Amino acid sequence: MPELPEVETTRRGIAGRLTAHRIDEVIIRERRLRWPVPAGLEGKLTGKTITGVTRRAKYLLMLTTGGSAIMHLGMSGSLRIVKPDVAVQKHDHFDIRVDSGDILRFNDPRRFGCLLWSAQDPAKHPLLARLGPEPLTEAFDGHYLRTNSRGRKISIKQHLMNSQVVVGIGNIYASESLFIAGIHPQRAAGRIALDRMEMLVQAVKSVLGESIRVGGTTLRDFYGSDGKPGYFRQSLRVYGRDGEPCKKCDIPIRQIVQGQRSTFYCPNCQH
DNA sequence: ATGGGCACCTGGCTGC
DNA sequence: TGCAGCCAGGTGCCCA
Repeated sequence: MPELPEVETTRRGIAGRLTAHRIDEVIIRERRLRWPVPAGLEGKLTGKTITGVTRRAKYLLMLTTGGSAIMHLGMSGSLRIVKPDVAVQKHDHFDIRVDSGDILRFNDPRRFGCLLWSAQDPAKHPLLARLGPEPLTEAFDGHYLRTNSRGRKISIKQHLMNSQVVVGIGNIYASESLFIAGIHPQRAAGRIALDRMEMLVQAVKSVLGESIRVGGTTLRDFYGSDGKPGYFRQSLRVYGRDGEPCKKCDIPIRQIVQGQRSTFYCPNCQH
């Protein structure tokens, strides 16, 4: 489920329940996540006090008085706060219980998520050290994007999804942003003028920002809260709309594959 | 350096 | 109904 807005929404949902609380117990039921949960992680976390929950790209960082846990939701992961009487379900891979009795519980059917440990500054961890700027900061602007796509022949869509260029733009919002900016997803990244790059940057910021504002557009079930992930398809302009009319020009939206991922775009509005 | 492809998994849906 | 086949919101890593 998680694109950046969903990860940020998760962070906001759990941070207040965890910060300033001591970790009383850590239970790992399944260590075989994307990378094995490090042996001894339980002992490193237990007894520490959580000083904050932050985010870098789609990684969630649980900072403690001695080291940090690095978590990622992968494609199908979710984190929620539960009380001890809530029954453990299939794919509930770990629990982190704090002194209020609240439990942070991770569920992830596909196990592409992770739980890692960083004794030092997590920003220096190999997974985080070489990440590009956050999309919602000033560091991500038209000049930046223009400069670092110079000479690049890779498609702008794949460039945008490269975490060394900019983090947090997943498959849905890559298509959505390019549609808003009127840029064809297969255009070479190095062949986009500065003013159009600026439009693209603004599109990324507005689509991500708006999505965070409403609590992660793509997450919530459309009909109600039965806990099942569904899409807020209504709010998506092109993603998942293959064959349906473009909202600007009525020409059918087209679906192609780039880097083994689906891309949706309007052949009339995007150049 | 760059770009392409694979890998890691389960589950839901489609079509025969 | 059963089942094979395909697809899915991520991303690190290996290879040419």
